[in-house]
Amino acid sequence: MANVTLKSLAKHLGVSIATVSNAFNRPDQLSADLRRHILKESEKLGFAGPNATARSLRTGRSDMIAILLSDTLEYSISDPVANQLIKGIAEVLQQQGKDMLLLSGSKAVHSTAEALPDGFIIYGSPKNHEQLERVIQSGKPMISVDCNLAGIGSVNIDNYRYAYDIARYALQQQAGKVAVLGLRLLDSNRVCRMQSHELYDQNEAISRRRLDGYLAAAADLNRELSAEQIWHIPVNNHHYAEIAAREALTQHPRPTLLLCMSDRIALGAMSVARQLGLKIPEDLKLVGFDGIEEAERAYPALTTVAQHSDEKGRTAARMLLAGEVQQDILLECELRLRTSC
Amino acid sequence: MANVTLKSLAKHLGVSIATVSNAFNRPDQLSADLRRHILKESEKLGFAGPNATARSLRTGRSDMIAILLSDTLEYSISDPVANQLIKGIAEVLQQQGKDMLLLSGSKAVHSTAEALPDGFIIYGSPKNHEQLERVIQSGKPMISVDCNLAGIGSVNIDNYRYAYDIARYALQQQAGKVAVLGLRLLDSNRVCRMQSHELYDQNEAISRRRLDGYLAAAADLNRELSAEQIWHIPVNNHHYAEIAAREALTQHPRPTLLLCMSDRIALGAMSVARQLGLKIPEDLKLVGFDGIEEAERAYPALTTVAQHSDEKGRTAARMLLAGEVQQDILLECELRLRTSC
DNA sequence: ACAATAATCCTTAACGTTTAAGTTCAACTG
DNA sequence: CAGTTGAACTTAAACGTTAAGGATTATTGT
Repeated sequence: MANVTLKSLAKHLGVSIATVSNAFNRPDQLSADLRRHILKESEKLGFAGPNATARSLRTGRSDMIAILLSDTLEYSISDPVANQLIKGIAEVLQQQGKDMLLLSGSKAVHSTAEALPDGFIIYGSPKNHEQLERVIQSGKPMISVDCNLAGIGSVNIDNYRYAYDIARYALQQQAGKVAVLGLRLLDSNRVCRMQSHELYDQNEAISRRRLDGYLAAAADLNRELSAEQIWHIPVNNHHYAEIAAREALTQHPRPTLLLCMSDRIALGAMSVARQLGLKIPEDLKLVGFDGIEEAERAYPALTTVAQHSDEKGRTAARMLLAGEVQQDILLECELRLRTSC
Repeated sequence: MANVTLKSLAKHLGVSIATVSNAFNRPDQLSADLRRHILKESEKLGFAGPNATARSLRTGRSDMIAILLSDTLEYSISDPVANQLIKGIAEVLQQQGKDMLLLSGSKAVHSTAEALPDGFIIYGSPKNHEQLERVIQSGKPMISVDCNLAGIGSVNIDNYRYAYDIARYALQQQAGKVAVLGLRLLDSNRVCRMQSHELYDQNEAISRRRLDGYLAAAADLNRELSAEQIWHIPVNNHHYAEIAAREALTQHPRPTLLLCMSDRIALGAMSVARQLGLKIPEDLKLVGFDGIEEAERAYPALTTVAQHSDEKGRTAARMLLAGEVQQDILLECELRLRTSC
């Protein structure tokens, strides 16, 4: 059975193409009787409605919103923070009858997926700069989340402030040696420690802000926090977190406080601590960042900063759909004081 | 700056539209010199390549594959099993230069997202039957995962067999009362117990197969497993799991073995057990199903069936792209015997 | 020198819609 | 009854591509 189109339908029904089109899109343009007839007949022929691609070409709309993810799709989808964000976005889009398209960095150049969406939400700091450039060039409405791009509205949290707050709290709870398990502070894709001169590099990445918060808190409380006690972890997963934690926790003297830049890292560190026979919080205290679900259920429960990623997603999606694409929004976070510190 | 198209470019360069098109798609159709010139000039004008929608209309391809999810997007993305599946699919698609589209059940009728994809992977048992019907009607290639649809190739695991195996193992480890924490066994959206007559309803849902495996193992070992010890949990998350676990574990006498139909349920139950002061595995043994990452890291580590969801995804994606859409594949699973039982 | 071949670029007809601008004709107005 | 209105359809021009086949030159073999 050949593909049925508006044209074939029109011929079959003895009316014009426009009328069939109107039967689907503008009920006021034809008599109710004819419309009923057309719809019934097209259903009978298994016509699922006007071809969406052609419509999109003609109208310039697709009712799709894309999320441009800075990491690979596999990673983003399993990272709890990105996951929550996507979830928040999905809620709003679904409610508004929009479809969602997930785009990850490494994409073909002239892809449909990149061209089609009516708008973009940019998450993190996309590494594929050409793609980002292309998307920005498109002139379509967009909102960035967890990054700052000139001229593009954004949704963010104050990473410096909350890192400062939780570090200060933690440092007041626990004397002794402090180590930082940091996320993507350097370019290396292996776990390593920072060099002291790197402490003075300033850049705008989220991790760097958090680190600055830690450093400021330590300075304010006259606690030592040197570069060699700051670990760089290349990927936010348990594997790398455990490598770094093992290095940090097998030093002499052993750190008694671990400032972790993500909850996943903190949970990985907890697992290592357990293997080393350390009691939390007696022998070792630690704090995380993000406020993922697992942190609450962990044993002992993890003290952390709850950043409401789903709310970030909802906010971004709402702004995009409402066309408020110039604002810069800063969402509130909350300290979650639990047993780990 | 007006939208730049092949046409405007052609006029600007003094060549035909076809030649510009060929510069992008068929290098052999024009001299290398001219091609270089065209590409350079189009870059200068900020032309991101031929409009993907138009191309898609013309060629009938979009290089996109859609995953039709049976649950809402928010849920699917945070459920570890669905998440792993998506991850596996994403890997293969990315490698093959395809884009991925996530479709969840409740969608507008004539959406671009539904019409555009070159193929579909259907996950679970979609509730939106009209949509499923529409997709099947489209005649595009498709593969189903974790469900069986007449005439459509599929990727599955043998739920009955592995449920039997793990239940048998568990029952041999532990004497005493047994309870089942089951997932979506009934239609109710509240936690409840099964009625004995419902034990004889046969249907093809995954959960039902697993339950049948449990029942068969119990019968083979002459252990009692009555309907009133089988809980129905409506959603695979900790919240509902904890409600059911609390009910089950506050009975007199208390069950000493919990057969859980998912790892999430098992982990929720572990959390309740801890709150009740029960020691695992001394006072209570439990097993899960799925083999999610958390299960391995849990304390104590969870005995479970590892179904390799990512491999399921990869397999389905590969079959789809290779056009092998008639086969029914059954993937192997593995028992992971750990400390929880 | 002449046809045959190859290289390079162009013409043209789709692909399946939407929508502004007609056309037709019956019904209403004063 | 001429004139106006409005409902119900139709016409035709886009939207931005791709791909088959044609046209124009330059290159080659004999």
